[in-house]
Amino acid sequence: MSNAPSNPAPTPTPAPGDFIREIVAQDNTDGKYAGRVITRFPPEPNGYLHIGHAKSICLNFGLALENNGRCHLRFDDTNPAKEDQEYVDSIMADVRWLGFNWGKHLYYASDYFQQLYDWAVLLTKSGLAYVCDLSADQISRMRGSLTQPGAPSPYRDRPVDENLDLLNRMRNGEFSDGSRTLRAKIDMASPNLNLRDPVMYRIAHAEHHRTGSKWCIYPMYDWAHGQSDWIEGVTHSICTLEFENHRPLYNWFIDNIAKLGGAPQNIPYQPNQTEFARLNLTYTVLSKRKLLELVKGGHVSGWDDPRMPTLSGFRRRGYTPESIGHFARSVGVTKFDSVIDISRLENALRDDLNKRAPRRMGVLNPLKLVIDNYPDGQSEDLDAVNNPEDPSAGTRKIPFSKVLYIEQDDFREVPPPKYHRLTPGQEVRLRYAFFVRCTSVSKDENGVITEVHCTYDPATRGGDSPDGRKVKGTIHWVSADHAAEAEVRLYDHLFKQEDPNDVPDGQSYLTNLNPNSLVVISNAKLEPSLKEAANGERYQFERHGYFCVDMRDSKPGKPIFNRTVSLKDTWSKLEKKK
RNA sequence: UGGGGAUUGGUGUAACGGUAGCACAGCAGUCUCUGAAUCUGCUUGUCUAGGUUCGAAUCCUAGAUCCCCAGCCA
Repeated sequence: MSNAPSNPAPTPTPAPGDFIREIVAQDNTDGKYAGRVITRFPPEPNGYLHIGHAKSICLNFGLALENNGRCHLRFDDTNPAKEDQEYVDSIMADVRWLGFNWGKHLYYASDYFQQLYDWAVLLTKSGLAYVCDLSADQISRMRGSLTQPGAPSPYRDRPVDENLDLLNRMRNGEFSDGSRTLRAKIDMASPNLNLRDPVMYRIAHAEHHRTGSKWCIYPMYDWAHGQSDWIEGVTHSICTLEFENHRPLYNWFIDNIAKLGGAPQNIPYQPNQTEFARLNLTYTVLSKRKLLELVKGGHVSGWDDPRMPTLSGFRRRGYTPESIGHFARSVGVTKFDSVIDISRLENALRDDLNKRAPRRMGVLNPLKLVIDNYPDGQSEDLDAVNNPEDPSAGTRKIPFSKVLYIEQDDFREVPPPKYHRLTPGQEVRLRYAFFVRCTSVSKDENGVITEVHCTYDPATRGGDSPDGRKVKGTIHWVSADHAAEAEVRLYDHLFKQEDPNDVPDGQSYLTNLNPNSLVVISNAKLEPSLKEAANGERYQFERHGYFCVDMRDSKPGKPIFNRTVSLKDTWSKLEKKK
């Protein structure tokens, strides 16, 4: 059985029953959509997916799975200036990695450009839209404020024929970028600013990643989104809180198109939007703008840097898709703008990896341990359990010899209270090997310990004493002659502040970057078998944490290990308290 | 300030007029050939003030606080 990255079959959860699932269940019993449940995940391809998207993906695909419906993957690609095929590809890979399948239901808002245009003509013909010659700046100034109503554009009452002509010429490329817009004629005094004659089309002579140069006017998101759902027959259009204010606009567009007889054929209902709170995590930024800034500014090595909260970052870090899915479902769905403790995510991961990750021994900060009464040049193989949580994982052999490496932290010349590890005169167990007792230490001219000497008890072979003698501590080790040397990358939170955006006035969240978020250990000593570890494989290094073979920088026979997450460490907590 | 949302322990989340429960974190134990995992116990909460009711986290009234909206971004 491989522990490499896998594509899990998502199991429909036993209906946790959040408020959205309640709405869907109610609609089903009411027969509102004749039992149909059609959702969609609608990313803009302008960045990589992050853990917040996972929440939305699990919600939308989960709802479809639980209700025998379907979930569409639709790219809302209405702004060619920011979008790119690279993002389309990564988004599809990430959704698949999470274990979801959109089947044949892959769509693009750009597929609907013609339909959207036809509808714009329809609204214009009936006087519900007009071409406005105001500049962006003028429109902004005339929009009014939160408390002041806006002023009507001088072009608001342009004759229909003129509007139609101008719209046509906009489309034909006769005007320069930004010189004109098509606007909906709604209400410049509306307390909802989204209804103050919103822009439907802007002119942009830009190359679109799918439509090329076919169009030089592009629909605004607000003009495209609701109708895209409608065209696809989406029943439950689920989005985040900030779009709550836009819902009346989506409904205005759809209602008016329907009134004018423009409803899509075979769709006897309209999509209904429900909003929920987006995910926030401690020690993490999840704004696309900021993630892009981290990448472009070189603060991380790329979108898939293992410290990034992107799905590709988590994947490379060693997270399992199951743990992310489980986490995403466990945080619940509400309208409360909450912040989830990152330890919840890490806990979901440990939970999963504890059950499936094979155990290995690895020494990160080596200290030589010499067993004085062990024969020179001799070695022997000892049996070690691969995974105590999973008997079917079997056992393996580990070579033992006179000179070993142990962890520097596992020896103290003067032990603090409650220290259970190696210390002069004390006996500990070398895991799966022998009891050893420390007899002396060697130091260099600076007083730094270079070697620890001990004697072993041959009768304790395997790790148990026939006389029933107990030891307080068990430490891990690697045979010096047999050790595989490897680079190990220790990752910590990217930000040192729980809320990275909590900064003194005028300062950037970047000042909260954690300078120790990556610590590279270049000469870790690992169990020999690890030398052949394959890309993406995950292990528990006993007493350290979970590690995976980096899929980007590892070379065959020369793996690099990423620490995915450390094991809980009550000893270091105890020690820090002192 | 106009509009739209929201408010239950430290952090999240459930309870839909009838015992405030669960998870994570924290604390104290248990167990252990991983100071991990396991197992046990504990601490901590209904934003405020009134009202309705036998009974209110839940209904009503008033207030407080927080989030979102003034892109030709999504």
